[in-house]
Amino acid sequence: MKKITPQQQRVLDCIQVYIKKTGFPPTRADICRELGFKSPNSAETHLRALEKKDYITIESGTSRGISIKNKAVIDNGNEYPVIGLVAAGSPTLAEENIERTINCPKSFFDSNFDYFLKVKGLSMKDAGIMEDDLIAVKKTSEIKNGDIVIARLEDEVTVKFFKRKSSKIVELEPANEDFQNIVVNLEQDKLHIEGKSVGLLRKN
Amino acid sequence: MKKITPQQQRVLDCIQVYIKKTGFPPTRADICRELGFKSPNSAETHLRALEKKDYITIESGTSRGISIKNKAVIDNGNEYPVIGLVAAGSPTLAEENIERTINCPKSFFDSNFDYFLKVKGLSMKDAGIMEDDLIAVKKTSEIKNGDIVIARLEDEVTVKFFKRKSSKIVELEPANEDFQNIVVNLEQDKLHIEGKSVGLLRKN
DNA sequence: TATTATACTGTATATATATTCAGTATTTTA
DNA sequence: TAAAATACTGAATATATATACAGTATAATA
Repeated sequence: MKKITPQQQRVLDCIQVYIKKTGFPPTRADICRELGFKSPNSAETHLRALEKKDYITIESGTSRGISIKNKAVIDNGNEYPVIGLVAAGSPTLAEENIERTINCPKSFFDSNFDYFLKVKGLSMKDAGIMEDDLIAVKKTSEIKNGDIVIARLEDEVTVKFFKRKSSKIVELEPANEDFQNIVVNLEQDKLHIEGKSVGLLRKN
Repeated sequence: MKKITPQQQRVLDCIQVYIKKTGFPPTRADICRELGFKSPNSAETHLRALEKKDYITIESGTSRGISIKNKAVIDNGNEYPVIGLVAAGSPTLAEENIERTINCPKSFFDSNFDYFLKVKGLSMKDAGIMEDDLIAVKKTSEIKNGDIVIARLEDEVTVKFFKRKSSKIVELEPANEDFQNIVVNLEQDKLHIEGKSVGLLRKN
């Protein structure tokens, strides 16, 4: 994180306070009023400097299009991201994968968790996991036999029961007789366990 | 707090999501784009309705000058009771029936709800409702065919699909082939609908 | 039954706002 | 020591945006 000047800090603080107070970001003119500048270009150049140093983003051509970058937003509060289980692609916490967030107490499930995963398909239906259910996922590699895991095989992400058969063989077991067990040879196949289910949420 | 229409709720949600995503409120045109309106006045009138009902404030003459009133947002953090579904006995909110409470935002499920009901048995397993799951119950008598209802027949409380067959006959349909439909003749039997399921919560 | 609220389309416009250009001056960096 | 960054004023402008006005249609309410 690049250093910012005291004056740039004042502008950044001003933006933060303004949003806190009004609910929306300031215009260039608003910043001038708050900090006593006489030209909107004073605000403009400070904003561009803050953008260059990666403290804010400015949406071009958009009124009040300032937003403060806040890398800690997802981790700190009680906002948990909902991530779509796309057929190919990992459920990372990259912003583009976040459908929305859900506000929920940290201690909501018996164990801490990191995000909600939206389920596609019915491969776990006999375990009571239906399409569009939200699984509370805890990122962990401490997996016990019988745990419901979120596993990535190559680029495919699935939710299955975890069954270790031997030191080399793991089976990913669905809860639906229409689906087959997935046998994974750890020496050949690239298996990554994203985490395990610690709870479930359904809206209907 | 005055009631808002489903469409107004959509607009309110849209604003909330937009702010979450971008860091600043939407314009009228943004709302139109998100919700498929073709005239900015569609957004305008909805906004005015939401303002009148005190869900938002609109800063006059100010671009993106929408802010969501705290009441609508911070009015979460409620304690919801968890009630055991005992074979005989009604899931009333009497203190002796409350196992514990769960803290959860008001808008957690798509509809408001009143309490959690802890499920016994597997009569709804094909609907993804398993033993010890917690159903979010909304106390209401507005039941549509196919809704999952919490019904009391004499002193027995069950969770089933609701199917109205005629003006006199209602069927309570399980989601498990090991169980039988319950046919209720409204003229003979005392059927009371406690409410319907608006969501589900599982901890494992 | 009349009235109000809801739910839109469509057009028009004053103005709020971002943004560029032209300067001046000081400080920091290479 | 030259170049770049900082820190402003001041004016101009294209456009993003709120907002009013004129309609149409349906649902809810009194």
